[in-house]
Amino acid sequence: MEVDDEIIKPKVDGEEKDNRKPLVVILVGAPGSGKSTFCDHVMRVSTRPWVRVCQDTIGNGKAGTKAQCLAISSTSLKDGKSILIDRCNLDKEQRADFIKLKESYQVDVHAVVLDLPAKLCISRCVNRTGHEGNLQGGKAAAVVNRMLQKKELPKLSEGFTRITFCQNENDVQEAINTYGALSSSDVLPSGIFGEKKKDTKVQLGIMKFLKRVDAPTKVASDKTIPEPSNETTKESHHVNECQEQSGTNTLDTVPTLAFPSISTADFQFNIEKASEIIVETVEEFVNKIGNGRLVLVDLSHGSKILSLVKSKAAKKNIDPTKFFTFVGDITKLRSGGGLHCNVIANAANWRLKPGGGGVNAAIFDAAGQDLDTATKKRAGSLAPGKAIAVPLPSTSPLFSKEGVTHVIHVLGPNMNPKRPNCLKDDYNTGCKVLREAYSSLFENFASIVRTQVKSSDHEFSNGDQKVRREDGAHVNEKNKKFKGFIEVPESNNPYSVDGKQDATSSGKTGGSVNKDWGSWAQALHKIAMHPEKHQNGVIEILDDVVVLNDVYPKAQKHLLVVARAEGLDRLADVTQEHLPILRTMHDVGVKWARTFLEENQSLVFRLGYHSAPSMRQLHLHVISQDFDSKHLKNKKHWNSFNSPFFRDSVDVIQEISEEGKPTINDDEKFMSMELRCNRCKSAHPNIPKLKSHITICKSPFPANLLENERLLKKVDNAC
DNA sequence: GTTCTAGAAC
DNA sequence: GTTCTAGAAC
Repeated sequence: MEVDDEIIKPKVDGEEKDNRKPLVVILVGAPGSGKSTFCDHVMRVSTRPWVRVCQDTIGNGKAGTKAQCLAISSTSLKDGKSILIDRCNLDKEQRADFIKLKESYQVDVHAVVLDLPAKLCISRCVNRTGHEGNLQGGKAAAVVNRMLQKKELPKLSEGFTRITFCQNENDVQEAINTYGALSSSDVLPSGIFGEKKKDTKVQLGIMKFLKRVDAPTKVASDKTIPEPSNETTKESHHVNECQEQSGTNTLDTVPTLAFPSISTADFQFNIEKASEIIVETVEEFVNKIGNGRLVLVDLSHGSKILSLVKSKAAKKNIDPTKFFTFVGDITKLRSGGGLHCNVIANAANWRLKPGGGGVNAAIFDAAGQDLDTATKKRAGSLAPGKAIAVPLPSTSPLFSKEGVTHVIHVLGPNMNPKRPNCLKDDYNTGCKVLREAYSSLFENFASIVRTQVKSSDHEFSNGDQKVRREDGAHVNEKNKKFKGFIEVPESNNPYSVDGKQDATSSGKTGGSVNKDWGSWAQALHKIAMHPEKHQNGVIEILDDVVVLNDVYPKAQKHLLVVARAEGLDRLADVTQEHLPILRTMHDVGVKWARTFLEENQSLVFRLGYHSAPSMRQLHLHVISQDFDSKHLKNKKHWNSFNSPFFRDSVDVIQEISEEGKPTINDDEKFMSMELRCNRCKSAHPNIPKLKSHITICKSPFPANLLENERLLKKVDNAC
């Protein structure tokens, strides 16, 4: 909450009573968010007469109906008492009837949103005993999750005069202080309070899960575009907003086009005219790009084009969450500015050639040879006013480092006599061509959004942004990181084939790059090389693979199918030449899964690889989806099998055959993702709670797992 | 990969 | 007080 939360003391001119107007405060929050506590605290300290209207207790101490709540509310307001509506009120419809009290009794209606992390709410519900709502124990998580999925944050347009958002316990305490200090005649300022904090310590996954609408959206829905209050922070409002939306990570599903101002640099197009055209074209397209966003990017903080565009966009009331300006290097938006833009526009030259300086040189430079090659495949030249979208190959650093999937080349009109096709001062043609260029650019982007939407719900079910093709960059990072690992002398490993590993791992000289395994990580490698010497756990020895029971199974059935090829340490080492061995591993895994299914038809199996295994030697996990095991002890155990870190064998094989290498999701963030049930996707505060939930959860598996034979179940009519 | 354990969280 | 997590050591 901000400093402007001050209570306005109305003037008291002898007739103080006239100013006494009751107030309706609608609390909004999941079970466990602290609504009842909020009421208790406010009522304990307040001098204003309050009535708490609690649906959980309204029926003689037992749960009642919404109608009863409304009846008590009316009587209390008639008596001149203010009311606290203590029920979840999570969606607009639930709140509507209480907001109507505004007209009937001429009162102000406020909302206090207890928007605390799901994890915290669940944890409180699970722990409390004897709560009035009787929502305790194991069911709590499921209920809270279900309710939060329906959550719709309140807006002023619903009829509220004031909305206070609380995202953490400090916010809640401040809101308690504010309302607790409210005497009968005090009035609070209207508007929205409690902007989302930049450093709110909420897990990213939870943020995503809460589907939080950003504070500026709320404001924008009722007011005009918020203007930055001081000159030095001109861009910061937008910068922060973007960082939060993208979370400086790849878990960002909002398709975003970053584009430079076309023609205003080297082509010397008039900036005033250009800004007009940008804003008009944006206005035309902003509603045609689905949930996509458009971002005008410029390198310099003092950019005139950005400030002109910004003020014109504000005047036109263009939604600031759909279109905004950003200061930064267009080739480093994610890594340097925390803004993930899956598509960037290039102010290209007519030959679509790299070099030449400016944005064009920077983009071609950052994207590497791949962009040049991909561009040439599409077109040899570009006419002024036209744009062409080029999908960026996964091998491009711009793809792996910045998450850019497409570059759209645009050619604007040229007003510079030193450059080709100069229009001299013909701004009639110039404006037409520039408008055409932006239209073509946005049209191309809209088309990318449409196709990406169609194919995107195949991923991890909570809607995480596809985290594809980070392999190159990450593997390199990893190698750097692990360089400090203690090298294990071959003499310590009685089963190794001396001297061969270094040469075979990647064919490079210089040793240490490949020696990134600790001594404890060699067990599988030893077994793969000499399975006959390790009979413990080994259940099948074939020419290409060894099958063994995992020593620390994380489920009722948990096998490892280990490749026997020397130098094939992990998924990152896999190339097209390994397709046969991967298929063998898969087939052997499936065979064993079917064997177990014969014994126990209730099992469900999943086959896959860890993106970054702890044990050396490529191994396929064949694991039953009950995760019923005393060895499953921590978050990493869970997330290594239940996040994008786990790569399904079928997908790995498909990716290698189609693209030559598999996607590797080895980012640490997958290990710290919140704990979610692998069936119903409900969130749980800790491992014990998750484990007790999964023993009872009977929900079907998420749709993405049911596709493409990612799960193996008992087939009734097997021929 | 696991075990151990300090200390955070409850 | 107990439970749980997370980092270091192996």
